[in-house]
Amino acid sequence: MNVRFTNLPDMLSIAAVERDTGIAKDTLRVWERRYNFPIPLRDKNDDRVYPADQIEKLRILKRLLDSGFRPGRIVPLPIEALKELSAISNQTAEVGSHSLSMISQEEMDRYLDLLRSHQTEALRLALSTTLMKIGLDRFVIEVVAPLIRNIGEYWANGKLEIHEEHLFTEQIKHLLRTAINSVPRGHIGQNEESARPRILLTTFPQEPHSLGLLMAEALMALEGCSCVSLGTQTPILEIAQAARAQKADVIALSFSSQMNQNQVIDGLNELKSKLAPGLELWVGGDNQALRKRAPEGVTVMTALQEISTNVKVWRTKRSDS
Amino acid sequence: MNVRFTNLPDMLSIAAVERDTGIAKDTLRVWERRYNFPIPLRDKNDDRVYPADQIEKLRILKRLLDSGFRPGRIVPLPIEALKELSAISNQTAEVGSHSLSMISQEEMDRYLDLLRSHQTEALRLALSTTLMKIGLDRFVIEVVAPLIRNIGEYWANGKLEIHEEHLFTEQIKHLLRTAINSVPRGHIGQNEESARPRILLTTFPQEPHSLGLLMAEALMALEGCSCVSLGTQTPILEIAQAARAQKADVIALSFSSQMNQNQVIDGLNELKSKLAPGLELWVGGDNQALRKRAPEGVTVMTALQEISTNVKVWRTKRSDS
DNA sequence: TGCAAATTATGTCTAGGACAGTGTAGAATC
DNA sequence: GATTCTACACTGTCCTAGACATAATTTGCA
Repeated sequence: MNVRFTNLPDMLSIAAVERDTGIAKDTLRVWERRYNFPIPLRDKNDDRVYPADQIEKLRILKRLLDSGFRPGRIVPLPIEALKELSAISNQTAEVGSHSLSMISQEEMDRYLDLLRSHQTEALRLALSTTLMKIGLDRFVIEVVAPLIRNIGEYWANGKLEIHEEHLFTEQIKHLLRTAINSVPRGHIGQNEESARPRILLTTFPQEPHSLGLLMAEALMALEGCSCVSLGTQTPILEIAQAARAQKADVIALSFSSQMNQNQVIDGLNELKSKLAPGLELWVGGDNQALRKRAPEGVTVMTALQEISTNVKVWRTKRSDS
Repeated sequence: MNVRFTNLPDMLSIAAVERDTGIAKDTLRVWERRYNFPIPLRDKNDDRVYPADQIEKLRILKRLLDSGFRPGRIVPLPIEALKELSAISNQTAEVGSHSLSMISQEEMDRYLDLLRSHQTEALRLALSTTLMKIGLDRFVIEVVAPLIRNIGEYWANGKLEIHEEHLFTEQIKHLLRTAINSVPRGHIGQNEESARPRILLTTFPQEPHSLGLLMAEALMALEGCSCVSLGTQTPILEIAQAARAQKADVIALSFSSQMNQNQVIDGLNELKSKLAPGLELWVGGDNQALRKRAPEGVTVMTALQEISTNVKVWRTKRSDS
C-alpha cells in the first residue's frame, strides 16, 4: 500500500514498469542480477525506481523479445543498436509477405499522416472509402494487416505515439464491426447446415487485443460461417464450456506477439485437453510461440488468407463423412 | 519455463490462480502464511497447486473484497458463509438505487432466461426493442446498469456462467456502439463551441472493461459533447499526451470494481500531476476506491445520472468566464 | 459524543537461491 | 557435407522469509 507513484517526472516503481512494459517484476530483478540492466535508482525505502531512459530501453527490448530475440544477446546492447535491430528485423519481415498485391507505401503514409495530424474524421473517411472500393476481404488482408504490422515500427522510431496508435486501432475496429454487421448472415433463409462451421471466437485471459479477432471474424463471416464472439479475455475453462453450450464446430483464438509465449502453449494444451474430439481449434496471430512450438491437434494459421482455405477444408471433410 | 499446466483436472498453479482470480501471487503466499488459507497442495517440484474448491472460495473472496470487505474478516470464513454474505451485500446495494424507476425483476429475468437458453438473436432483439421504446439515456441508466450489476450476483449463485456473461456483454456493447453511432454529432452544422466539452474517454492499463466507457460515451453523446474514445488500457503518460493532442476539455475514466484500488489512486495522482490546469478529470465506475479516498481535483461520479449534470455545470462555468 | 493517538491489518517490496525446460554448439554418425 | 545426439548455457518463474509504509480500526481522553 505504498504510494508507488514517485512524484519525480518519468520515474517509475517496479510495479509501474511491469504494467507499462509487460516485463514481470521477477524478470526485471533477475535481469539486474544477470545482465546488469536495468540498474534502477533506489528511493528512501530502498525500493527500485526506474528512470525514463531505462524504461524506454526496456520497451524496445520487449518488442525485440516478442519478435524472437533472446535476452542474453540483446539486453547488454546500447539503445541505439536496439533501435537499429528493430528497424532491420521489421524490414526482413516485410519482404516475406510482399509477394501479393499490397497497400503501397504512399497510401500507408497518407493514412499515417492523417493520424498524426489528428484528423480523425478524415482518416475514418479515407479508410472507409478504401474499404468500399476493394471489398472487406482485401481491405482486411491488404490494408489493415500491413498497417498494423507497421505501426509498431513507426512507434519504435518515434514517428507515432502510443495514444495515436490507440486512436487508429479504435477507428479500424469501428469500421470492421460495421462492415461485419452488414455481411448477410449465412443461415437466414437457408438451412442451418449451410452456415456451418459454427465458429466461437475469443482470446485467452492475458490477451486484450481484439483487432485480430475482428479481422478473423470479418473473413469468416464472408465465407458464410456462423460466428459467435465472446470478446477478449475469456477464462480457458469457460471457453471450453461456451463451445459446448454454443454447439460450436470450431474455436478460433488470436494471439498477439505481446502475449507470453509459455502462457500461449500451456493454455492451448490445457484447453485442448478439455475439448470434445471433433471440435477444432484454430489459432492465429503474430505470436512467435505459434511458429516455434505449437501443440499438435491445433490448426495454426500464419496468414489471414489461410482462413478461407481452412473453412473450405472443413466443409469438404464434413460433406465427405 | 516450467509447464505449469498440471494435467490434473481443475488443479491450477499459482500463476494460473493469479490470472483467474486477479489475486497477486505475493498476496496468495502471504494469506497462506497469515490466515492459513488457501493451503495449496504441492507438486513434485514443491510448487503450489491449488485445488478447485479453494479456487472457488478465492473467487468469491475476491468479489467480496472488491465490494469493500476486508480480508482478515472474511478469509477465515467457510465458503457457505461467504456465499450468504455475497447475497446480502448485493441486496442492500439494490435498495439504495431503487428510488427511481427501474427495470422490473420480471423483465430482468426475461433477458437472463434468453441468455441462459442461448437464444442470442432473440436476446438482441428484445434489448434492441426496449432501447427503441424508452430511448438511449433511460436504456443505459435503467436497464443496462442494473442488469450488469445483477449479473455478478447471478454468477455467484451459480445461475450464470462466465461465458454467458461474456456473450451478454458483447451483445450490449454492440447495441450501445450502434446507438452511439446514430446520435448526431453536435458540431456538424453548428459552431465548434457548441460541441464542447470535448471529452477523451479511456481506461487505465489494468482496466480492460469497456462497457462502463461505452455507457458514459452514450450519455455524453446525447448531451451533445464531442467524444473521442481511445478504447481501454491506455498507459497513463499517453492519456496525458492524448489529451493535449486532442485538445480535450475533459478526460473521462472508468474503473470497474475488480481493479486494484491502490493502482486506481496512485494512477489518478500520477495522471493528475501530468495534466494542464483547467483540464478536468471525470471518473466513474463501481470501484470502491472512488468512494473511499478519491484524490482531490478529480470529479467522482457515483451514478450515471451525474454525467448530464456535470456536462451542464461545465458549460455554465465556461460561459460565465 | 467527538477527536487524536496508538495499534492492527494488509499488500507489496526486498534478497538470494533453486530448478525445469528450451535453445545452442560441438561431437559423432550417416 | 548434412543430420542427429549430447552436454552445457540460458532464462523465466517459483521458492522462503523478512521488512515496512499506509489504511483501517480501536483505544484513550476531553
